[in-house]
Amino acid sequence: MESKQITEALRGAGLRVTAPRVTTIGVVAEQPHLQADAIAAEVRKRLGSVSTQAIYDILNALTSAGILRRAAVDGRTSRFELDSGDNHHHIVCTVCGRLEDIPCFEQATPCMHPPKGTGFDIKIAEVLFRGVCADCQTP
Amino acid sequence: MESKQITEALRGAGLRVTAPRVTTIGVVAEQPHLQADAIAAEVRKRLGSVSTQAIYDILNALTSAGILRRAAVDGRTSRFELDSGDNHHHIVCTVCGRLEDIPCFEQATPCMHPPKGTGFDIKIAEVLFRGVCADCQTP
DNA sequence: TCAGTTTTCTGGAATCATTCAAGATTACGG
DNA sequence: CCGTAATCTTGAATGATTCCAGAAAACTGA
Repeated sequence: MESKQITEALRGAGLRVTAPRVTTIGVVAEQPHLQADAIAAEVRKRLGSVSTQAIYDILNALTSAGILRRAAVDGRTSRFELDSGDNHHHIVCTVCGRLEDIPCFEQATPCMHPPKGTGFDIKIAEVLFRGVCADCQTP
Repeated sequence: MESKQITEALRGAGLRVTAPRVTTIGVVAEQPHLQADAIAAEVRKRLGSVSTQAIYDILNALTSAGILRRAAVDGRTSRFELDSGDNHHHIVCTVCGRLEDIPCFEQATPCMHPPKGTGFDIKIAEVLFRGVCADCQTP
């Protein structure tokens, strides 16, 4: 993701363009699925000191602006990735914690077509597979 | 869920039958999707004082025994329900937080069949729909 | 370009769910 | 009914995240 695109994305969302924000988006674009503290570490490596609070503010702002997408995998931390609108899903290794993307195949995602009549106006479906990755399967 | 069934479930899992455990299972059976603190409150209402730690121990023990199922909805708390093995999914209202069950339609648990070739040995699939419930849709 | 306004960032403390640790109790097989 | 291991209690700790108040910086319009 180029700097120009990042700037446009922020402006388009009505957000001010600041170094911490641009850098955060860049980090998430390069390394998806990082947690907040890892993102903070990487942003600081590039910018110098940035407060933890700023990172959380930024992640929350970008997430509600639709620029980032939050993935809750372990129930206590959030992982972030670009919200590219491709509606992909995730698969987590229950042994090592590795997280990978799974593209959203049309056919393989009947769960994206929830039953009618629930009264809910469904916005998104999050699908999370849990299993053991190749590396962790060998004894 | 009757007391007798609860006792059998505990024994079958190799767990000792204690009042806090039996009561916890009863509470979760009657009121699915409660969080730990709400379960603690309800258990205390019925038994008198029970430590918070006991509740967490119990919830963890019952979950890993396959008696309860943990549902992570908001990324920071867990909700609990009986693990009836029916592989149902959940739908959450993004406005009021209401959580409801959705049966795994399509019968054949389609979500359990992720794409091959990932190298992962898939164990389970969690599907979470997010949307706005009927009550929250009206202006 | 510059001042005003509003958003964003800093620094420090607080919160909340959950877990750790050590000792007291209790269930259950023998 | 006893002994032992599992379970519960009490109290403190952890870790991710948020609240707060003030300082700094980014956009707006002149």
